[in-house]
Amino acid sequence: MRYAKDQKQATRQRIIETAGRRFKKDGIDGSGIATLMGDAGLTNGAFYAHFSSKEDLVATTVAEQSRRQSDNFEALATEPDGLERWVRQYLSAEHRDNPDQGCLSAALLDEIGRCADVTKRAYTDGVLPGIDALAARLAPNDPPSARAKVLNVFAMMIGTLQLSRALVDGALADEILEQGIQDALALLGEDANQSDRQGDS
Amino acid sequence: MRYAKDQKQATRQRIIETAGRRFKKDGIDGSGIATLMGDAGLTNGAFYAHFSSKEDLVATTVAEQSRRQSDNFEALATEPDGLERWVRQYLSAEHRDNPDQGCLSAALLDEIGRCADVTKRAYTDGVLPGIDALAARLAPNDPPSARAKVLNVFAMMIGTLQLSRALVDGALADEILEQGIQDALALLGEDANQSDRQGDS
DNA sequence: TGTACATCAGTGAACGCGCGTTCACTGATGTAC
DNA sequence: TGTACATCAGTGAACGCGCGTTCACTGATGTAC
Repeated sequence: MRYAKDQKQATRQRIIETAGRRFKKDGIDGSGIATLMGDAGLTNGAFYAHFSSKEDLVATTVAEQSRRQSDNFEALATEPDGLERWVRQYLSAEHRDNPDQGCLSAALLDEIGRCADVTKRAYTDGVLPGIDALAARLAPNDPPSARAKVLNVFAMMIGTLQLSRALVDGALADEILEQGIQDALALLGEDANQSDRQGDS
Repeated sequence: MRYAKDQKQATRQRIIETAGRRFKKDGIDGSGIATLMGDAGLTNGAFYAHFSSKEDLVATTVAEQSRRQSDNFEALATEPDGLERWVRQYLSAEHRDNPDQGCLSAALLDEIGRCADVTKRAYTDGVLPGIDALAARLAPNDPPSARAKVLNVFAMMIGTLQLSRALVDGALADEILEQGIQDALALLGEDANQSDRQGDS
């Protein structure tokens, strides 16, 4: 069969979307090509017309997911109460309970740290623009110094969501989300007042 | 061959130690039984004399690693400057660059969140005593309310280490470790003064 | 306008390999006499 | 004290299966005439 002009590009995008959900749900190592292509409504053989290897798909998917997250961060950075909405959405029970629709970093960050350099570079390049946008919002006169701060608030939210997913004590899992919101807002609010707080003692 | 009385128990322990290092280095899904047993100086067939399945080994290893971390936390909680030493050791470049000898949570937390319930329970039961010990140190008159706080500081350190491992920008990776130390100490110091800070707005 | 052909996205069987798991066997040692 | 035997931790080949990857093939559509 032959398809419309943009059909191949659309199929490629569909595979990337499917991979994003599958990887976040089952892990990268836990997602096989054949079942993943099945999820996308295709057979295994079509895969290599779109990607040179699984690693290629992984790097592409990580780039896509982290770029999309950056776009979301940039949008939030321009809205009133954007930082607070970011924190509250991120540390919600709904986000915790739906990793396949959620944040790439919360779902896969430790696995990304073990990936090939091409994938780690895709992650770094994808995630930093959004971080910088939030940093610019937080400290308009000195964004570079706010970058590490925003990254640490982000790190706290990532770790909190991962913990909330790993703990079988449901009440405690809820409690750390709530406490995480408090701490994240405190860290961000604090920094909104004093722009630079570097030290090394 | 027949061995000394405690030989089998010692072998079992050796497999668990080897699995701890392998899992943290290559991930759980990335560690096969045959090569893992090879690392332990054995052949694949011996595995099922010690464990009923890979999942059994995973749960046992997670229990062992998190219990050991709890012991370490409890020791630090009794020492002067224990909290600060904990933070500085955890967020060091040496820890980042040697995941196989480092913290289970930093290496595998998102993968643990995808594991079977028996493994998540092993993690929960293993890690909470150490958290409680630190919470008792932080707020001797009201440990329960400090637990979520300590868990969030822990979460921040986990996320920061994972980020530091995933970012290919070395200077930035170092910077967030330093910033993480500042923020962790600030969060802990703050709470040492005011014991209870719950809120829900 | 109607027909023949070239294109090429997608099919599905097959490849070697490592996975988790099973099992008949080995052989050094503790024990019985 | 010396020998025969039972024990059992560990061996290594084999199992079916899913992995990532390859490739000869299909067949609907755009294009040439």
